[in-house]
Amino acid sequence: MIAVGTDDTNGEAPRRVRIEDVAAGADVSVATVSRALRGLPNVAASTRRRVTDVAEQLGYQPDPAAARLAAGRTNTVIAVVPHLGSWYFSNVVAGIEAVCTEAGYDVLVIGADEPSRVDRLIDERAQLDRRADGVVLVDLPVASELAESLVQRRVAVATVGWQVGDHPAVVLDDPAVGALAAEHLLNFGHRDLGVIGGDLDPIAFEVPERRLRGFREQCHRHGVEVAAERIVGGGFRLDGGYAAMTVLLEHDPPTAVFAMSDEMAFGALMALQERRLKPGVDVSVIGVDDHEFAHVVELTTIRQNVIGNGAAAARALLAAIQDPRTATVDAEPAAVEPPAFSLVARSSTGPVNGDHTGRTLSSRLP
Amino acid sequence: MIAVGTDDTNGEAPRRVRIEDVAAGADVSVATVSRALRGLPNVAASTRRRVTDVAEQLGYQPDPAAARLAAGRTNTVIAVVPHLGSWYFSNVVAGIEAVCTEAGYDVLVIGADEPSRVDRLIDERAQLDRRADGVVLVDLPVASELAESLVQRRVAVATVGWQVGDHPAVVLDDPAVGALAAEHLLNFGHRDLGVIGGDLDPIAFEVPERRLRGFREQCHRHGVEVAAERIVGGGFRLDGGYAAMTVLLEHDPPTAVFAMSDEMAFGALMALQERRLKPGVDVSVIGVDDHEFAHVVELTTIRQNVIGNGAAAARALLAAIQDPRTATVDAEPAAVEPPAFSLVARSSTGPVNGDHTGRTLSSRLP
DNA sequence: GAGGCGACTGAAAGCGCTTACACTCCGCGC
DNA sequence: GCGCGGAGTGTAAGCGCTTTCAGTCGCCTC
Repeated sequence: MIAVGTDDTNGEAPRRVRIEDVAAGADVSVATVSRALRGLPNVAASTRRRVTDVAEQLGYQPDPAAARLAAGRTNTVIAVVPHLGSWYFSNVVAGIEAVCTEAGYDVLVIGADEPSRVDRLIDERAQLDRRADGVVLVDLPVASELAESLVQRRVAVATVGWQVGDHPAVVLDDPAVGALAAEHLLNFGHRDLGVIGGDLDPIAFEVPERRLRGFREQCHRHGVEVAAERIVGGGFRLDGGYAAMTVLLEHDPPTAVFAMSDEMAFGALMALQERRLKPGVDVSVIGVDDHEFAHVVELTTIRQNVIGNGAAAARALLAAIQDPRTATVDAEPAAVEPPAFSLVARSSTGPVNGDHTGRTLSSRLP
Repeated sequence: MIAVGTDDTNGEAPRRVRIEDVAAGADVSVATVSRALRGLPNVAASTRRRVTDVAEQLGYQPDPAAARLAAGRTNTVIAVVPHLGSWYFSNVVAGIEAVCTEAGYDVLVIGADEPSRVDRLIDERAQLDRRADGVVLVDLPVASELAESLVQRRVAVATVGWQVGDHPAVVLDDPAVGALAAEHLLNFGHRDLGVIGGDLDPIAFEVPERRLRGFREQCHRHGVEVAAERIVGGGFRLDGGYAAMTVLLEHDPPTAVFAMSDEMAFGALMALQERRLKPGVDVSVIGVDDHEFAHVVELTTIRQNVIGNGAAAARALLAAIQDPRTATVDAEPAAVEPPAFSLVARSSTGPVNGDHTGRTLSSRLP
């Protein structure tokens, strides 16, 4: 019925194969091809087989743009991260990408280095719903109304690092992380504690508060209080950690410091090094993440599976996309199992008063 | 003439504004709106103004899927990197993303952790031309025929780290980098040199060979030869660097080592640390990149602007997309100015025989 | 003052899919 | 034996743009 365009274009490009060609080849209508190829019901098994065979043989791939326009779904997920180049975020993205690509979704990345990028992306009528079926927001301080507005526009939302509304969220049990760090330092006998945490930075999210809370509560349980002036912002970056530690050392230095991320901890180690202070002896430092280089500098840290976090968020997002319930108002709290974490003790922490129990300085060398 | 759908949908979603609505509002045809909004010629200034005003007021944004389908261009760029989570690649991606997003292009990322991913992406008739207008291949060993086939399908290609065919490429002058590293070590009097380089890894690209060549030639010029057994693969990863240095130290250790990336250098420092060897005293180590943490561990390195490399590649790619010449066969070598690099001397390198010229060990502590 | 040329605009034909709806069978219950 | 429902399929109407082509003017040239 439908003539196959044989060779009206003798030109350069090898004539793209369309659904029509498959339909002609399998001697069915394009509707049937579409249904057969997408696994929809109401297609006879024999027909489906014939169609898939022809499609395979012709190397047919549906045009994504056409499918998007017709179906209104994009098969695309957007990952929004504060800063693409940082270790933590790039690993989260890696996790998201692995899962989504595997599931046949395209992954669009957006670096929100300037906060305006996020606003432009979400707040405006930027037709995000036309670009993606879902968004993963990583450690971004987005008001929950914004997320709500996204969902209303049928864009599923998942977050990493903090919970917004009822949307699937992968969040570490931050108070427990803080408590674990405190416990570790307290066990070593430390009582003069410092904390290097958040802010210092446009990206003000809740993680640092939660970790700080857990840390302080644990200290309190041991009768130890953390002085307010020993809680310094580090912006979750290397230089911020350096600056924070410098401040801490300036006046009445603590004997142990909890840095809320390994990157800040590395900065803190730099500040120690500059003053010829020995990590784990003069000042103990504990981080969070188990960054690849924590091992290099012998940093004690609280490990989490960052790639796994991204992957979990992506899986939850895809589930939400597929499950229409989530797009409606009566979505139930989409619980995602909180990721595991564990203490990795290395030599950057040690007993108070630096009693050199066999440890030598060089064992902490890079 | 065209009735504006007032409220046939009393439903939930706030009725998306289409080009038709703008046309009606500005009292012109949709064709004119399309032309006016995209800055095409042959639109009266007054008309254009009216159209843009109405569009602005209505908050109109063209539907990307529809535009793609109709125009055949996607306004999308794909960044393909071997491994999303690594420092180098994530920074290249950050550079690409910044430029492309700024230019209104979407950025799709693909991690080619498994080589099959690349093949699937490029080799197959995966309709890459339907997904993107251009691709940036970062340090991927793609045969130049593949790139050619992409271009024939009207997908522009740019590369980072190696040149393929005539396509725009951002490549460091690797032989010069190698020579610079050699020069630095030779100046310190080192004659027993080791190299930690590529392979060890599925990703076999040309960079290590080029750096090695420059390194050896420079040595040769000084009458120094690098023994073959002192050239060890490190796969451009931390653990590879560690393993490589371990091998080097096992038997007749060199006094100085050129690691072709900072990440490998960090691994090398770990291996030294394990043996209580002091970087810059017992063994000198020089890296490449000026990784953020090079400063932390006082690693001497050859700095390059990684983000800038990604950005430059993206700019070249966008230029190629816009310039039709590039899509044809007679494209002239698309030269991109090779990125700058410079030596950053820190304490991980020092005079041979470890003559402690004032340097103290602790100055090299993390 | 007629012809011509550009500048501007609009009508309409797609782009390549998805999907509502209509239709044809065929087996079944009564 | 007849009506009925459901499985399987086809027809055709879009999805919301872009772009060709065919005008319509106003102004210049000869």
